[in-house]
Amino acid sequence: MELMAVYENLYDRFGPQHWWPKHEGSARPGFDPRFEVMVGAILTQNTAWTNVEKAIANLYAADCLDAKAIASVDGSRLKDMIRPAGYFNQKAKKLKILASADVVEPTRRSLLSMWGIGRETADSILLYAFNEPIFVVDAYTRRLLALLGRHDLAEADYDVIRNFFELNLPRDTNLYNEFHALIVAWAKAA
DNA sequence: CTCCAGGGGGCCA
DNA sequence: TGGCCCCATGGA
Repeated sequence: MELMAVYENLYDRFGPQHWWPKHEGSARPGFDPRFEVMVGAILTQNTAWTNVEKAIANLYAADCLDAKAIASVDGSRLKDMIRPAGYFNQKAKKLKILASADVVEPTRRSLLSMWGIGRETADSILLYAFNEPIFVVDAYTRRLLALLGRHDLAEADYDVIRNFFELNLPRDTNLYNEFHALIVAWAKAA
């Protein structure tokens, strides 16, 4: 199995996916797009992206797409704004922690040390907000590996799979960005 | 009606 | 480490 060939196959079938950071309309005027990406990465946990968009629109309408605003906003107001994204009690807590953390140059370790950020969310932040060549693994990635006959890898630990992709692909942020998004597109189409 | 979406934490053996 | 449960909304 050649991963680059798999990528090209998916790209031919589904085309560019326009995920972060170049999603049209993603970066709101006057707000740091990196913070918006971090917020989105938390809000999308086990949640359809369409619901996340509603929550982010609420935050934007209330001028709450920056760390200081989220850190100071009333907790119940924050919950109301992010309600469409589900899990609002947990996610409000996570956003409060993120907003208080003063994330400037995060490392994987520093992100993982924060309550509410696991490996997939940490890697999504590093890749899509800070343009680091980290391959994001999710349940769809495992499905793809299984379909490719790599059942061993499909059931392996998260970081084993991540290392497999990073060791068998060029170290290219844009490639990782697009590949992960294409895997999601493939899974949704299937 | 059921199922699940761009997961993570807590608990327990 | 691995299995299980909880969290919550909205679209299919």
